Amino acid sequence: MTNASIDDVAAAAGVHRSTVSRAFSNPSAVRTQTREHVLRVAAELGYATNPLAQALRRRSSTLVPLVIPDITNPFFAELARATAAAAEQRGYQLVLCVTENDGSSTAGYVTAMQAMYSPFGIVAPSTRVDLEALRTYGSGNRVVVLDRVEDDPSVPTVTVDSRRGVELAFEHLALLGHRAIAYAPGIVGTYTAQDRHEAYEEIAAGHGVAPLVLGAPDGVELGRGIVDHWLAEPVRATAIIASNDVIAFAVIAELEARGHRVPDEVSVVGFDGLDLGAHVAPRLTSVRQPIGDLGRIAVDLGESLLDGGPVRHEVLPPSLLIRSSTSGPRS
Amino acid sequence: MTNASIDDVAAAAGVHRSTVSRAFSNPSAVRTQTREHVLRVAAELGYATNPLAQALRRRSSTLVPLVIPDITNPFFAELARATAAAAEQRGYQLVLCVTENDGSSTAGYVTAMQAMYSPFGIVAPSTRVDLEALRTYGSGNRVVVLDRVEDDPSVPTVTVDSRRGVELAFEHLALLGHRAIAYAPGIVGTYTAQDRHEAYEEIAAGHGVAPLVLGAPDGVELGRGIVDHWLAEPVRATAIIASNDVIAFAVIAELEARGHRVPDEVSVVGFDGLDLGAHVAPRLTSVRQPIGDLGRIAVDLGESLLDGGPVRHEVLPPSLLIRSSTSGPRS
DNA sequence: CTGAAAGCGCTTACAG
DNA sequence: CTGAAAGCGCTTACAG
Repeated sequence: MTNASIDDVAAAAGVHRSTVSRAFSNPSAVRTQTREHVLRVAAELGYATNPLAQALRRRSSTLVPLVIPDITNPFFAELARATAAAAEQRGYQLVLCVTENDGSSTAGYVTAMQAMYSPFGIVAPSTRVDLEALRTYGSGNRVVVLDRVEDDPSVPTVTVDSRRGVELAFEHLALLGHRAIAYAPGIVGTYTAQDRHEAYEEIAAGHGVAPLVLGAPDGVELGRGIVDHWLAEPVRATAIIASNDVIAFAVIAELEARGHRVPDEVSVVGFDGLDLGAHVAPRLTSVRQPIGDLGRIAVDLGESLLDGGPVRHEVLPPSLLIRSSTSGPRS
Repeated sequence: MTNASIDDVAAAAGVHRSTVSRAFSNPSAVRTQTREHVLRVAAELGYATNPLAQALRRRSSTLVPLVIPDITNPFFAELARATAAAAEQRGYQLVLCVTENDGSSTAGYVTAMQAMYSPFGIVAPSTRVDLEALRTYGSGNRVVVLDRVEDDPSVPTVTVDSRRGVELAFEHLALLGHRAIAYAPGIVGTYTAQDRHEAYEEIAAGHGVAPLVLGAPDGVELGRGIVDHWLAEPVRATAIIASNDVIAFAVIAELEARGHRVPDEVSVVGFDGLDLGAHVAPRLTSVRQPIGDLGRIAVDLGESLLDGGPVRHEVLPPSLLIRSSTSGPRS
């Protein structure tokens, strides 16, 4: 129960509170001997500076909000972990804000950010609605976005090259001998989702294969909808590229449940490269996003925003994780 | 960019700041007409009360920390989501603190909690080390624990009845005709982990089956270690109860990778009842923990700590989610 | 019902 | 190098 305040320490050490303050926040401004004495007394009293009071007075804190749509999606969970680690290392504390796919609350978080005197915030938008909110409420604020933001080049962004990712998946499948390669989109609305989808269409066309997009009707569980669609097509795809790992899991579960073996009958490749994908059956071949880098660079961009450096738009290269959910087509 | 402070609003409204303060924090203490006027002016200025300053002055905030060991485990992710929702509904903001399985940092969070003037905190311990830290640093603090705490009845707890959960799994398997039912422990160290393990041993004995615990050696990936162990046993179990869903996934992945079909050759039941379990192949039979209730009750317990009510120890009943990873043994 | 004053725990020019 | 003073944005007894 440490209740000691700066004045308690000052009294106990026989100095003025400003000296105590300096001993902690600006050590070089106080004589070594004094500083050590103050620090010792502070330790005895179990004193720790109060970040709230500090933030209030300085009008700036080290609390950086990370806004994500759904902590339950392992991709965002891994992203949160990586970003928290990167932030911590730089002396920031990440505070996780989960919007539950409700774009509107992003605005609330941007407001909260001001109240916390955050130096900057990081948002991984669930939909473009979020981005709208950001522009409206966030102008003048320091925000970095984990996605592309086409209309406003003034906000720094980190993204993974979606096109390249889809290409990696497609070429892997083509090399295996697949010709009928379909795409399973998931939740739409972000630039990222759109990029992957468009990339698929272009790349398929480039390879001379007719694009087949396995959309699921609204309201039906994604895995089931996608597999229904797959079955209904006159020419059945021998491989499916899922727009993310969670969808790939759902598709595989549904496929297997209906007696279609993966990869024997259909190959499936995911997108994200989650650790979890190595621990499901079959182990998921997937386009790996460098999640650690994503988090680290997001923090970097935030810091360079503080320094008034140039606004950067980083695009990271994905790689392919070949595991067991893909094989050559059954001839 | 809302920078208006309480004094700005007071000036613009032609009243004293204390009146503005009351209009927001204690509306009934101010004349209706005055209040409405103040609120209108405040809205025009984009004023919002600053929670930092408020917390500092009141010496109490609505920030409640949830300490969890690993956000990357979907169980904790779902728990975080449920708890955040419950907290929000009660007017608290959950701040997620992830210890990364590093028990020592729990102490740091308890300190942080004081700095935030948190009314109470919720901790889901990764190991008993956490609980130690809690007792040492947290005495006098208001903490509720999402696990059992044997040695200190003064801290309120919510738990799921592990014994009953294992029993549900065991009986389901026994009913299916299994006699050789093994148990796959995962990370150990919490009371929960120990409870499940002990329950298994007792229940197996009670059913007249020799307990078989499939431990994995240190340093080897859990799924692989468990399956190695399973294969090495002279009498091979026809069913495995995993200590949690993530371990069940890993075991199934490893089993299938080595050509052992689930549930044809071995049945596997998980523990947690994650949504994700419904979207993997085969869909996972699992003991369902009422995660929503867990979160809601944790917040309840926190609040009743504030009211000085009696310390409660809630134990919630699990249920069984029968899906496709279990079937009768191959005869 | 409203105002004036003190103070939460800290930082930071300004003197000395 | 250290102290005294003002102030971050708010709340809450205390008067009136």
